[in-house]
Amino acid sequence: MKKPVGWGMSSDMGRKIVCVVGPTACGKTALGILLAKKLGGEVVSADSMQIYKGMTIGTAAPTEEEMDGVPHHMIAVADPAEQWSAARYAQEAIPVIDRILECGKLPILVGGTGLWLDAVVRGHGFAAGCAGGAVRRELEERLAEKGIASLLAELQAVDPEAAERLHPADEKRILRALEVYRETGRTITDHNRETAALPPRYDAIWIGLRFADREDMKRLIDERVDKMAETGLLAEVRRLLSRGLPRNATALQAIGYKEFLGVLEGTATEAEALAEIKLRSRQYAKRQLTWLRRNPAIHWISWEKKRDFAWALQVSTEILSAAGVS
RNA sequence: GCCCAGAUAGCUCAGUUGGUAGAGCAGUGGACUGAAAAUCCACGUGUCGCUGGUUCGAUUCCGGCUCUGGGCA
Repeated sequence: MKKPVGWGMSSDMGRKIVCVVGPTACGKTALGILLAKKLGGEVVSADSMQIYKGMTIGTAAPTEEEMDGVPHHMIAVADPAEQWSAARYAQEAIPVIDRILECGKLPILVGGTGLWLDAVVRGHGFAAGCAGGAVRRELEERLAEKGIASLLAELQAVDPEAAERLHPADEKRILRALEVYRETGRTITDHNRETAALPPRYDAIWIGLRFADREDMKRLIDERVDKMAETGLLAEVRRLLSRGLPRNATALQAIGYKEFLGVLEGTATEAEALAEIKLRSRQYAKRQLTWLRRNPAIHWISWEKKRDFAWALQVSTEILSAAGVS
């Protein structure tokens, strides 16, 4: 039997961190802050959209008031016109976490972007190559002209294992696999195998928040989306655009933003956009759960009907103290 | 009240020249290693509105009824 590797139990037992994870609207932000206050920690966000400046409302990023004096990192640090990748995030977040540890404080990683979380906690590195690079551009052009079959055929020749593993419709990953080969001269299969064998970077204690009943999660998502609209999401989108943010920016792929962009452009009514945002949020939450479910190290806390943070704080404190964090 | 058109999967609809039916969306599950709030994959039995009739056989044809649009009064 294969022992699960890569999500905890680092050989370096001095580098303990806490990860608060879960699908959207399950209370990660609030619990993270409560834990930080109780344990003398600092919050490091692992959220692929809260990273951008000027996107507080639609990403439900904590306000100054909600932070309640707890230091937060990796929120609103990126220009929304830029594209931050998981690799870029890990590169910046790891030194931040290390500094918190050096100060003798507890890093609390809070976020819903599974790949970003894993990029930091597990020891993995990413192979070279990036959006906007020459190789990427060339491959994208070829994809547009000749179609995916052409790229897949080339991948088949250099990295048959990846060609076999990837679904023929998965353009994004086929392209990336080829890019890695072109950029590094090594296959992504080799790279992944090698990097997956590395030990975890931190000794992480995972706490997951979720609703026992999906209907309750849906209700909360709906409420939260309505609240976003009431507190000025439309104005937030307008503000981003007025600062010259291109419509195809990665930041505008965020749920809530892309839909309200349509409202501003007159292709949808606000009511239609809100319904769409609720739907997309629900589907996103489901994908987050799928990602998280395969991590056996997560200690799940399940809400019955509604969120009770005093209780969750109590439960998670017990989990952490059993793991040697107090 | 009369005329016309509908009534089929949770929703929008297609279809069966009579042999009990299938798409999209939703939903569920899964994948994921430099876009990840992105991207990709798998999964489709439902009194074919109700009720009579014709028929070996009706969701399909015919009659009646109910409901929903639209039109005429």
